[in-house]
This record gives sequence, C-alpha cells and structure tokens, in this order.
Amino acid sequence: MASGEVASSATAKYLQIAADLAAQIKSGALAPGAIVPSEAELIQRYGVASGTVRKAVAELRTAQLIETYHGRGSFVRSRPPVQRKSADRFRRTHRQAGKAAYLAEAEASGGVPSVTVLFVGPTAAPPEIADRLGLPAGTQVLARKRRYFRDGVPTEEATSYLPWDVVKDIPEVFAENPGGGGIYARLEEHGHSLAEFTESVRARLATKPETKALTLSPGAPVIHLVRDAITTDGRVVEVCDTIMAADQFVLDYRFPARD
Amino acid sequence: MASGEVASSATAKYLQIAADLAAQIKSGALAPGAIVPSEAELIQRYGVASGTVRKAVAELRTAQLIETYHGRGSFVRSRPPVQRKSADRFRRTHRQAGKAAYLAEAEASGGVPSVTVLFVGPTAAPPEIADRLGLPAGTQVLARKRRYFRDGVPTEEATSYLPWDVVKDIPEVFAENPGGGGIYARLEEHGHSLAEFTESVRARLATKPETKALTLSPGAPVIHLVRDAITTDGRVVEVCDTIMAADQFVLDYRFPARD
DNA sequence: CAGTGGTCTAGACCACAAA
DNA sequence: TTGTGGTCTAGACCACTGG
Repeated sequence: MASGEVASSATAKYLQIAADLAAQIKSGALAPGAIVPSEAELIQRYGVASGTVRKAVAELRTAQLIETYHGRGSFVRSRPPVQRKSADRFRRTHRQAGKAAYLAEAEASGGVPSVTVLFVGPTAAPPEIADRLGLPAGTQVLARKRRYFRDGVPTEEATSYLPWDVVKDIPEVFAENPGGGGIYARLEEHGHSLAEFTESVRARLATKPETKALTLSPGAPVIHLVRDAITTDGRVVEVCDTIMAADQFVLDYRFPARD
Repeated sequence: MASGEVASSATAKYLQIAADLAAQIKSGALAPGAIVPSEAELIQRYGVASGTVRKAVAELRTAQLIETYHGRGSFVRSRPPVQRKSADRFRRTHRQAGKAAYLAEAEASGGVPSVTVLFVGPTAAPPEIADRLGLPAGTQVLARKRRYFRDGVPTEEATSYLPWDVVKDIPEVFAENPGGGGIYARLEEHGHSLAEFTESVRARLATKPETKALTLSPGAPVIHLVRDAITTDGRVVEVCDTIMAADQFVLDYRFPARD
C-alpha cells in the first residue's frame, strides 16, 4: 500500500504489538530480567514504522511491564513482592526491643532493608508541615530526610519534621543514626509520650525528581503518606512526609466499628 | 536548518512546550475548563512538527493538567477539591441516623453525591475475596456493584461481596436501595454486630476498563482499597473492593501508639 | 461539512552504553 | 565503533464532534 497507511482495524497497531509482547511476558516466554527485542528488530518483525514500535514500548512501560534504558535496551521487569505496612510497625514493644519501624516491618516482608540518611539539619517548615505542627509557616524545625532500600533497590523516601523546642535537648536525633528504636524511642525517653498517629494517604504520579530518587519509570504512581505523631498532651511532635513507589507497598489499616 | 532537525539543548523541545503550557495553566492564563489551543495552532505557534506537539500534550495529560477529547479538543482540568475518607464514615451513630457511609462522608466534602447500582446478584467469589471471607474460591456469594458520582462525575466504583448464608434472610440487601444506613445497618439488625474493619490500600495505574468506568485519562492512577467488615464473633461478613480515582481522594487513618 | 485529536510512515540525527 | 533508545520532521489518512 501507499505511504500514510493507517490502522483500520478495531484496535490500534501499537496496542496490538504491546498486547502481543505483554502476552509473551505473562506467559514467561520473556522472563523477568530478560532483554526485550530491540526497537529495530521489532520494526522488522512487525513490519511497522519506528514511531509505532515506540508507542507500543511506551505502553508496556506505563503498564510497569518493562523498564527502558537509553543506550542499553529494554528489560522485563522483575516484580519484587510487595511490602505490607501496618500500624503494628509502630508498636511500643517494637521500639523497646530496639527495632526501628522499618526494621520491624522488614522482618515480615523478606528482603534486605537498608537506609541512607540524605540530610539532617534545620529547615524552614513547608506550609503544610507547619500547619500540622501548629507552627507559623517557615518556622525553623529539624528535618531528617532518608531513603529506604530493599535488596539495594530504593523503595521509599521519608522526611521527618520535628519542632525545634522538642529536639533541642535530644542530641541523638541530630545524629545520622538516632539509636535503637528510632526517633520515636528517643522522644518517649524525653517525656514526649506518644498517644496516637494519624496518617493521610494520597496517590498520584511521580514527579520528575521522584522518578530519579526512586528509579521509577516516568508516569509511575507513588503513594504520598503524611503521618502526625501525637503525644498524650495532644501535641504533634513529629510530621513524617513519605513518598513510596506504589508498586512496592500495600498499606494495612484496622479500625473499630465505633459508635 | 535542514530536515531531521533535532534538539541540541539540555531539555527536549516537547518538554519545553509542555512546561510553557503548564506555566500558563498555573498562572491562570489558561483557566480551568478553558480549551487549550488546537494542535494545529500549537504547531504553528512553536514552529515544530505534529509529533512534537503531540508529545507535549501527552505530557500535560499524564501530569493531570488537561483532558483531551477526540474530535472536540483539549481542556484545562478543573480540579475539584478532594474528598477526605476517614474511618469516621463507618460510625454506628451515622448508620442509626439513617445515613449510608458515602453520604455521611459527602456532607463534609461538599459536592452533590449520587450512586448508580450496576449489579446486584449471585456471583462466584473471586479468589482473593473468597480468601478474605474464609470460603473456598468460587463459592456463590452476593455481589453488589455500584458506581459513585460527585457533581455527576464518576469518582469511585465499589463491589461488596457477602456470604450467601448471611444475606439469604435479609431481603433488603437484594434491593437496589438497601434502606437507611446502608447494608451495614441491615447486617446489624439481623444479628451481625460489627466489631471492626480492616482496609488494605494499594495504588496503581488504571486499567483500560477502569479509565472508561471513571472517565480517567489513560495512565491515570487509582487507589485500590479492599475492606473487610468483621463481626464481634470474628467473622468477615462483607468484603468491599473499591477503585477510586486517585486525584479525588485523601484517605485518613488514625491509630493508637499501642504497646 | 470543517475542525479536532489519534494513528502511522519513512526516514533523520542525537545521546548513551558496551565491547 | 556498533547498537541501543530518545527526539524530531513533514507529511498522510482515519475517526470523532460539532455546527
């Protein structure tokens, strides 16, 4: 046929190609970690133009089935089992046993956890954080930003914000490693007895910086979780702002059927 | 320059165009609901080829800034304020006041809620559901599938699954409208006193059918929530499987700092 | 009908990675 | 240097929407 040839079938060519490759992945013919045929080869195999193959590949990428690397090739994604996050991870008994929350969690999930501290120091509180802490926006607070890995793969990035008057007498929270049980253990040792936590969960697409930080494909979804730690006095002594790779986590909650 | 001209600057042309349009949207120059200049006009205005403009537009779409409609044009998204979902919506006092959960919720969020019942009837329980109900996979259960709207816009689709022996004596749950307080009120009237709920939250990209059902752009994220309703006997008497448009919701949880 | 976005072609050149 | 994916062109035709 002449140039300018166009799909006349029900579904677009690029979707057919994507579906074909997806079937090969699901059937195991293309195993996790395997390299996907190059675009040049797909062009030949399916007899289409480059743009069409590229759209098919883009489709597989947003479907989280493959990852593409400039200059190297495309690879079938190996989907690590998800981590379950439940409120249990903040149990005081875990803290007293010297476990930080992420470690208490990792025990049940399998996989080797690790943390990198990206920043610890004074910061001007962003508006939403300041609001939750009950402080004027821009007030100086202590920020602790860290990135969590699982089997060496970044899965989560969290920033804790603590009011300055709370932390100024707790030297450990300025250190990279705040010691056994994490910062919540340190807060309780210094008279800030924790009564409850509140969490707000949102989901959205990753921003450009987030795709870099968590090595996500563009267009990948993230879970944005903001947690307030509240003392028995009713004061919010910490706000933790977390971005998680959505495909890595299931969040579990439990609440009573109250009157 | 000759044909085959190519980006040599740091960031790609299509990203520059997308950023330019995004700035116009954020500044209000392109107001919510306004029509975005047609692709043909953007081609002229920026002096690029069609493919480049289309990639820029695709970028804005995945950034949730615009919606595109075949044959009509592209429009700046009007972001309705999000709905907050908290465990409070299941309070028994709400049920006794005759309010279903979604209504109790809508009161606080603003916007006019509505529901369409898509299906009520017997179904073979899907594996994950059967597992939660403590039944063999494929057991016949009652399914209630409905779609929720807000100001006429679909936001959420939920399917409840109930064991047959629980519902067989409760005629109201087979009706489209189960009566004041919803099915939880009916369950409690028939001796199934609810003790607690558990919810599992995941986020992922919408599937093709979900984009249709919730009128989402392709590549839009959804929240997948599965809730178990548990009686004082410890039995799971309902599993509710919900898909929500991620940009419409914030989920709030609260839990004690237990020992 | 004219105008819109959606798909597709058949190339080109660029940027990156590995041998 | 070779091969990979990423960007871009300058068109074409198709499918949908509205007047």
